[in-house]
Amino acid sequence: MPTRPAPAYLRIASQLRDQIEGGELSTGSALPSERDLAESLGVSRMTARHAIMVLESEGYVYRHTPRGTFVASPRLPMRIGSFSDEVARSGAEPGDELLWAEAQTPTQAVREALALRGRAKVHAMQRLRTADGAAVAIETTYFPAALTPGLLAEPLTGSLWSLLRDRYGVVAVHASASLEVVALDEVSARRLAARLAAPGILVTRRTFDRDGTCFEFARDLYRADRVEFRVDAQVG
Amino acid sequence: MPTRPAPAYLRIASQLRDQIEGGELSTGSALPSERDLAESLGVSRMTARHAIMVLESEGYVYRHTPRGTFVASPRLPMRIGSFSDEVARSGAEPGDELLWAEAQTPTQAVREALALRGRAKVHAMQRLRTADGAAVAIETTYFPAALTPGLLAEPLTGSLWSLLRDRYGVVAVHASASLEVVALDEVSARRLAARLAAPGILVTRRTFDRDGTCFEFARDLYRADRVEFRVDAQVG
DNA sequence: CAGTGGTCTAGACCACTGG
DNA sequence: CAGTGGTCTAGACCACTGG
Repeated sequence: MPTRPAPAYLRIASQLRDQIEGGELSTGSALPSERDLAESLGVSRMTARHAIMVLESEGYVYRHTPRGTFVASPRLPMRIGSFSDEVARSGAEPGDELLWAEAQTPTQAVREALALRGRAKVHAMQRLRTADGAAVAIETTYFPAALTPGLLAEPLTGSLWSLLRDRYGVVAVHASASLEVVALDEVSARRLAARLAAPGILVTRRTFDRDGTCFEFARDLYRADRVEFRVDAQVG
Repeated sequence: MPTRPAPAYLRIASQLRDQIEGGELSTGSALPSERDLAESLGVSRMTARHAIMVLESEGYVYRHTPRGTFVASPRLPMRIGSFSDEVARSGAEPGDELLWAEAQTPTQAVREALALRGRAKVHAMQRLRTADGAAVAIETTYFPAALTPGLLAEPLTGSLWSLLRDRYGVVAVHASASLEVVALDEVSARRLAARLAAPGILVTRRTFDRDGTCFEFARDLYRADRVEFRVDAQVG
């Protein structure tokens, strides 16, 4: 039973993948442009482009429009926990950039997650999280305002769990999370320097204090090609 | 600051997404063909196709080549645990199809995961896991042969954990897993009835007995558009 | 201003499915 | 055998970046 030959775009993707894994194309180096690749292989630009899009979806390369396409770094192993700690554990330098921070009237989803009652407010903030300067995730976090007076006046950089522990005596001991793969929308893709509709991992999570109180609700949107998640679970 | 209009393929994707979320296009119903969509909207087929590929990567629709494109079901909420139990918890019917089962000399990765010594063999098997008849995951599982004599002669259907408990007294109490997003290769994509290079979630996991012995190593490859994962973690 | 990727056109041929 | 999605061509114009 003769198998049909693989389509051209997959053969080209395999060639490039081998060159990346073999070290001929090293981290950060530029791939040939779509036009050059097409010409040198005798295919149309759309076919060369298709091959590169496969590698992009696999996380091997990333676009830096309109400068070119470059070989990506290997993935960061992450656990559900402190972003700063997890990145540092991999030997990379964690970083963050505050996008916004404000007091809000919570939406229904946030109210329920934090078990808020009456007219309780929340302190909300969004940060871009980086590793060695590269965008990894957009983190949107909500804390009960009653539990965190004056939080918005603090420097919201680094580990928020450390800040909450030192400032308010709130200690994170347990987290509950949901992970799903989504396509990045226009705004998120731009912030993460990713391609529109590239795969992202949306982590929706709640963090609990020693006494079982949920003190944090967060939605973290990761570039799927930059991380892998490690989890432990009691089963049976 | 006037913003540029969104590209045509994104506007078309949004239109279709709204129709799906609004119920005008219900689960299982067919989308217009790429050619029909292109003609009715006055764009080229490649542009209509691009829009549908966005929805496919978001999990809203799936292809059933060459029959057409159809509206997908909502995602299954999964935890690290028994596939059968998790699917049943959602009210769907779990199913499986045995792809192969055999005794093997373990690879280095399997040997290390199961902490095997000397010339210890493993019982290996691969199953397609389904929910209401739809392919959800390909599960490749390894058990120490010494722990599971005669396993390959058993009917390898349903929950393997139940089988191991009843037959060998091995009880799953803890699991450790890694989740990463990958692109589906040709074989996996075909088995999962997914598009080549569509996003998959590779779950690499180890399961432990009451006494802390690792008795199972598995690689589960999920269609990313069919599931979401829920996890709990001790942190700090 | 040269070169990049992003988008788009208007075609073509293919394998495969179901009626 | 009609119709589908899968692949591919050979072009085009665009916004944007860096030198």
